[in-house]
Amino acid sequence: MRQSKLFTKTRKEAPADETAKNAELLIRGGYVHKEMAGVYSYLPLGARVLNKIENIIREEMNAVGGQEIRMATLHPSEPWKQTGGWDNIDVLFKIQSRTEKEYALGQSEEEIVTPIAREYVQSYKDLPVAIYQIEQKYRDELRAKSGIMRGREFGMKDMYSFHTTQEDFERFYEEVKKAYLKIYNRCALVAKVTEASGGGFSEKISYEFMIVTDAGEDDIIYCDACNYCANTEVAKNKIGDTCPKCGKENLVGAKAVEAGNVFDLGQKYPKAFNFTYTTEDGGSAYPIVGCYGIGTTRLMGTIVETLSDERGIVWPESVAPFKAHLLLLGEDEKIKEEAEKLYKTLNENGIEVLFDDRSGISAGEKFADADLLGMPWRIVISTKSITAGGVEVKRRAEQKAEIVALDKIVNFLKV
RNA sequence: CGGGGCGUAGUAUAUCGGUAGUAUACUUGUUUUGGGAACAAGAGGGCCGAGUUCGAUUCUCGGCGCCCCGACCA
Repeated sequence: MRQSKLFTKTRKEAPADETAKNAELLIRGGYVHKEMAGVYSYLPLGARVLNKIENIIREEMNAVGGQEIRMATLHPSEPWKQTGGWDNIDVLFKIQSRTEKEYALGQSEEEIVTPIAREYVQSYKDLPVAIYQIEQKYRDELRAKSGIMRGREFGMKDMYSFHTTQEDFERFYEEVKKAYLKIYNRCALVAKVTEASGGGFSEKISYEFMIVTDAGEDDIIYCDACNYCANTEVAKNKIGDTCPKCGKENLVGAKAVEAGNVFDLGQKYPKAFNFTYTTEDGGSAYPIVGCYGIGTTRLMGTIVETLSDERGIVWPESVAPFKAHLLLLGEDEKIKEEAEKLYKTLNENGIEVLFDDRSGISAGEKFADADLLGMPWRIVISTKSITAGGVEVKRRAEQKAEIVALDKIVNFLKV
C-alpha cells in the first residue's frame, strides 16, 4: 500500500473528547473514526488489524472443531420473550419498526443459535457440535467508556457448543480454554484464567480471561508463583493472603481487562426452546450447552493499551496492518527508483509493506508517522542509507537500527 | 441512572455583550528534505431552540451531544 494513496492521514493532536490511550492513538493514526459514544468505524488500517485478529481467532476455533456461521444481528422479539431476556436483560437494544413490530439487536445469540441447532440436531449422533460467528454485537450500556474497550457496538466472536454429557462438555471446555490462551499468546498478550461469577447468565462458575493493564475495569487477585487468579467479585481471599493453590508468596492485586469468557450454560436454553435429541436407547434428552466469547475490538484496544509507547502504537507482527513501513527520504530520482524497485520486490515476496512514497514531506514527519502507526519494521531508504550500503532497518520496539543490503532485505525480513 | 466537566474551522485552542484570533491540516506557487521545514497567497468556524438586549458565540433557561468519577455490566 502506498501511503500517498492511503485513504486516511495521521494527525498530530489527540482528540479533545478522548482520554483513553487506545482511542487517542487509534484516532490519531487514522485507524478508527468515532461515530458516537461507544461506536467506532474501522478505517483501512484499523480494518486490517481487526481482520488479522479475527483470522487468528478463526484459525483457533476451527482447530477445536468449531464451524463458522453468520447469524442475523437483527432479531425477532419472540425468542427473547420466550427466555425472558426481553424484560430481564437491560443492555438489550429493543427497536420498533414503523408498523410497530418489535425487534432486538444481537448482544449474545443464545436465543438465535438454540432454535437453529434444534433444527439440525436430532440424534446423539449429531453431537457434539460447536458453531461460532464473528460479528458485531450491540449492548445498551449506560455508559460507554475507554475508547474501543467498552462500546455499545463492538466486534465479538461467540461460539456455542452442544454435548450429550457433562464430561464431554468439560473436555471441550478445556480445549477451548487452551485455544483461548493460544489466541492471546499469538496476539502478544498474556492472559490469566480467572474464576468469576456467571452473572445472570449461569448459576455455575464461569471463567474469564484477564489481561493485566491499568486500562482494565476489573480488579483481580492473583499469585505470582502459580497460575491462581480470581476476580475480586468472587475471590475468597485478599491481597497479601497466602495463595490457596500453591500456599506460597503473597497474593497481589491488579487492574485487568476481561478479554474473553467461557460459560457453562447447562440445559437452560434447550429447555427454553424445547430442544431435545434422541438418545442411543431411543429416549430423548436436552443437550448441555457451553458458550465462549472473545471481544475482537476489545482485544485490539487491549493490544494498543499494553504495547504502545509515548510515540505511538507498537503492533505485534501477528496483527500489524503491515509488517513493514518503507520510508523514502529525499527527492533524489535515483533513490526513488531504488525505493520503487524495493517496494515491488517486497510485495512480490509476500511481505506486507506500507510505502511512504509521499513527496514534499519532511523526514521528521515520516519518522513520526512511522512511530505513531507502529508497523513492526521500519525500513528507511535514502541517499544516506544507500551510501552506507543499503537500507536502514529498525524494529519499532527497539532503538538500534542496522544497514541491510538491498538484495538481502527480503531474507532479512522473512526470518 | 447520580455527580462533575465541556461544546468555537477537518483537528486543537484563544478572546470577547459590538469586525471571532492563532496553530495545524487543506489549495496554489517557490525553496527545502535523516526526527512533525520556510516564505507568500487562498479557502474554511460559534451544537440546536427559546429568552434578556439596540445587538448574543458570550448572559439565562431548555434540549441534544461528548468526556470523567460512581452505580451498572450476558
